[in-house]
Amino acid sequence: MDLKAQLKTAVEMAAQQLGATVDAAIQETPAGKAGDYGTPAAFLIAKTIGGNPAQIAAQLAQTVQLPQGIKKVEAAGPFLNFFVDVGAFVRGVVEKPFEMPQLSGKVVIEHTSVNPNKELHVGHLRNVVLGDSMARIFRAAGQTVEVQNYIDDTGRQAAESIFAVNHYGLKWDGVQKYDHWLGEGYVRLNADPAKPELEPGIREIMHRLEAGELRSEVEKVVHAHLVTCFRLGARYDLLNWESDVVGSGFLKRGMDILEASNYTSHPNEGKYAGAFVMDVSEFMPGLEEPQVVLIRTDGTAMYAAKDIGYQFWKFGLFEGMKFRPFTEDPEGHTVWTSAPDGDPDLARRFGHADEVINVIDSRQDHPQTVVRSSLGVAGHTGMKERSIHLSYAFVTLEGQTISGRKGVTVSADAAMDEAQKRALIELAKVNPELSQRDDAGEIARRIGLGAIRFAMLKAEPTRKIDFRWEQALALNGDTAPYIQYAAVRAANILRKGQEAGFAIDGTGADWDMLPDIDLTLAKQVAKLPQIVAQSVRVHSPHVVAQYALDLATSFNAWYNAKDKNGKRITNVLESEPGLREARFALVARLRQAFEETLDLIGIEIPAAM
RNA sequence: GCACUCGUAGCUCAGGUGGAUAGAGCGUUGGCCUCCGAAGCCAAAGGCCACUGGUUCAAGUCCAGUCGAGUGCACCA
Repeated sequence: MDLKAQLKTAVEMAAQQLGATVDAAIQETPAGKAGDYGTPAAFLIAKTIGGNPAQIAAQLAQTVQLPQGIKKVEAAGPFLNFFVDVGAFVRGVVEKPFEMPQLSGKVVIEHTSVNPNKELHVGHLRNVVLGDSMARIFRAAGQTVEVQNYIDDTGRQAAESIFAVNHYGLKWDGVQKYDHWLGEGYVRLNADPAKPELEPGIREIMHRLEAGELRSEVEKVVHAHLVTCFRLGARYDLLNWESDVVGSGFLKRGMDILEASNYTSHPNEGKYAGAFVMDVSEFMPGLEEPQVVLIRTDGTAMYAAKDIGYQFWKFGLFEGMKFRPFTEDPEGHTVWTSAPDGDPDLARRFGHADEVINVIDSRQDHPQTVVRSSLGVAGHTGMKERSIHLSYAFVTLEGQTISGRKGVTVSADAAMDEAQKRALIELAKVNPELSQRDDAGEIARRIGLGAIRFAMLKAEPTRKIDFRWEQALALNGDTAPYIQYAAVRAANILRKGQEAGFAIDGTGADWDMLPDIDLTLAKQVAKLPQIVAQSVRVHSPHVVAQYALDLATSFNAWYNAKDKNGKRITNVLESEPGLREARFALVARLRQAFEETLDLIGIEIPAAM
């Protein structure tokens, strides 16, 4: 049990002795206030048993049993403040492994899901980075994670691109990235004044797509997309193709489940006569029109109906798709795909989620809520609660709506190229010798991609992002390079220590020599597990990104700390024996915290900067 | 019109279940490298936390309303 939990218990027991049962909040004392952790519990106690909060706090200070590692308690007005034993606390942080949340169960995370008809643009980056980071964070919190990528291979967009290739007689030169080449045909078709007359041809392609005849054409685009996503650091377990979802009968099986519900009906009169509709008013209050059409009068399905069947499948309400390996990711792990010629999932390996997270932009809020509500309509309220739409605001480009057709777009590949290029230029500027090293390109890659990923997830998902080069690829300030630099600096200290023959694992440390300033740093390091827990709770990686910044800021402040005469006071190498070893051990732990934290958001630390 | 999201420094954003003087970055001004690397640090300036009312010992945080911005509201996908 961590220190804060122990303090909470201690305070609540002391309150019990005074005759009050309270939920005591333990928080860090504000900077400049006495103590390390405090609680306003006296307010609550005063409320239940009467009396003056300040007096009650004073009483608590007398009676509370101090857990190990706390050396002093005192009342500060109505607040009760605890002082930790610096040496014991830092030693605990250094020696004990992080107590990460131990969640169980399986979460299916769907992200990317880009139309297979043109290259990814910078707006897609946000989706991929959000989903991939969530997957990493949930995995760290102990859950089984399955990342799925939905391939809409029967949609109009895919059809238009393939039609354009045939219609204009376009030939791929084998050099240009395939998805970029295909996208050019799409743009050309949509700029073609004759497009309305080409409609029959496009429809024919759509029918052939639905029949699965053009699968290999679409697979080529998907492979090209994966190149982009792999480069960004994203990894997938399974690609689900819309044609397979449809072909597996998920639509009918979903509708069969909904048929049994009291919330669905086949009206005989009114404007919905002849259709199959679902009343979602219980789950989506305040709607003007609570009836959602699932099956039209002519018997064809609405898109939402397909989505519902697919969501039901993710939760394991039925099975039936077939699977086979599709490709390997850079680490050699197999990425699977649904496929008509695949094998049945006898091991129930895919789907069967306890929680489903769909990373989809906020313009889909309404339809996603309908899908979620359908689980309630089907009577699966638990699944409805654990059906999460990770909704994020769409990305604009220099203030304009991204549109490939209008040419207002920057491809994800170009953005990554530019980011790495800028990183290399900056490297040559600040560290010329380093930029001549063989691994300069790898260093620039980690910095450039880190900068992009961080820019995409440092703010809450509800924030709109306007992609601007200077902002997204900035290398100073609230950025990945700032954090990476701190992590590299920590490694440099450790390297120097080892070169000088000192122990960096705590051997020979005299923990009691540590001053308060080192405690501040150690407290920041110790927060990581709570950060992971919070990130999981709110379903957002921005919590982790912000923490990474805090960690870097704390370390830099500690590193640069000076006394009144301007002399550095935390130089590890020059610290007295005993203190020196304690500090090396703390820096080693900090470095590890950097690695774990950045890994949670898919950012790699360069060997040097 | 209805629903959802948002309104915190000039700009871009943080501010777990309400708690002790509201924090960063960019930009502005002024300092700090005879170095465990300055992609860094310190300091200054900059805030009726959109507005009004309510709940509470305590509200940036919760509730209601107002104003403003964005998004979505087809038997489309």
